[in-house]
Amino acid sequence: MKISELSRQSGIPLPTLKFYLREGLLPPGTLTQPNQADYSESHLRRAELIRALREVAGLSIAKIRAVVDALEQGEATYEVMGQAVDALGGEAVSAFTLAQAQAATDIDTLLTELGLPIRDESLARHQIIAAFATVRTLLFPDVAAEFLMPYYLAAEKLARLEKAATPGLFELPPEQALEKAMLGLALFEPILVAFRRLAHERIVLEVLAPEASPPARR
Amino acid sequence: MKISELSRQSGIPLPTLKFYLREGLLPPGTLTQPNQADYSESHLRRAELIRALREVAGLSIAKIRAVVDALEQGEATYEVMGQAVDALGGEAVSAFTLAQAQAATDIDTLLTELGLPIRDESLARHQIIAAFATVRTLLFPDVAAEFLMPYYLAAEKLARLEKAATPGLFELPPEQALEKAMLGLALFEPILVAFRRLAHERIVLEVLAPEASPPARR
DNA sequence: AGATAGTGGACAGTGACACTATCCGATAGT
DNA sequence: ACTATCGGATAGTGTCACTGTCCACTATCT
Repeated sequence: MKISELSRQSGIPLPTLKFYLREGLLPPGTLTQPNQADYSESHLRRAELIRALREVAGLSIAKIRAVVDALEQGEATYEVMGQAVDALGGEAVSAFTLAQAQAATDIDTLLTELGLPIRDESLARHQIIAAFATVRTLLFPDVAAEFLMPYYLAAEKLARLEKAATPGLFELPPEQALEKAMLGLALFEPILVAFRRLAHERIVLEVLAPEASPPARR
Repeated sequence: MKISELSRQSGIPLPTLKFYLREGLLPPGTLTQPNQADYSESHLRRAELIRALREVAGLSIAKIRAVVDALEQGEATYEVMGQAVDALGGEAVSAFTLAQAQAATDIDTLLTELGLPIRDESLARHQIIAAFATVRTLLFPDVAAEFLMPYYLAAEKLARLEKAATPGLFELPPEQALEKAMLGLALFEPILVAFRRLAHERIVLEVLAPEASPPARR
């Protein structure tokens, strides 16, 4: 398949495909002539993966590159997941404030109880620390560390529901299994986030009008 | 308090404060002289709110403006929440693909069962539709609509835990209550997202080494 | 065989975004 | 009096994710 065909099937503009090739998100096609290349089904799948990560999950090009690089090198599953989880994550915090140091202690205690490794470079950990510290300083100084464990467990429940919704994922050939695992990680996130917002809307509704049906919105 | 003092207390660079003033995120101070203005505690709180929404929650200036505008006009709580939930959300989808139309039906059924209004402009709804449709087309064509309700309920569980962690929020003066509700909505999100990623890491660990302790990561 | 559309590759240009920098004439503090 | 700081306005910066244009060459149709 030529690049125009790839563009047609994926719905991605041709100049954008060229851009993805330049950026190394999409592996180059196999050259049949000095200026003719051939693209396969796996290029199409990759292109769709890139598009989904970009448009639906909202990842930056740099993060997508980190994800596909992790996929590419065919490392052990757990390694790739770690890379990828980091790729999806936020920014690293350079210097810890006092509140952040306190939050870090609380988070690391939790991670230890869960049997998860504490990696200094884990972006997920940094993100939690930054956000939890801000919760304490700006929102509610008395939020106890005991809040974290049940909250984590509720999040794990969600992850297990996602896993149950995509059975047989680990029976696929490794390359595709990883691709799909990444997709799942990235695609369910916006659903979860939006559901949580709807839930808050619903809870506010309850507080305001405990037994009324929800009012129509302007 | 003058602007330099506001800058010092909030830790926000002075030119950035000026930028926020220009953009209307921060209300202007009260002029004591044609070129001297006075800023209050509420300006400080607002500045910190802006910073938290920007840095921790990762909102764009435009979305933050939507949030503070909703706060500003002192509307009814539910209205403001709706505005704000939308402000936090993703992008609207213009034309529905076939898969998206199918997803929309499934989502709207769910919303109806929950007693939530179906608003065409709800960004949360759009986001769910786009992501769920992509899950079906790219990840797993057979994901049933029955997945959605338990998944939503798990998300609502999280929202209730958050509410429990910040007791007495609705007893505050309305202005501050709304400010804090927004903060909570925005600040717990990165925590939840990061927890979910950790949970997936943990689940993969289980699958790969059912009874081993987690390996140290490079 | 010739016309025309498409190709890979290089490189410049674009528009949105979130700040920064600089300048101004007017005050504030010492 | 004099220096620092003020508010307000305007211009400039760096990043990001494309998008456009150009080129010499190839594929395909007639």
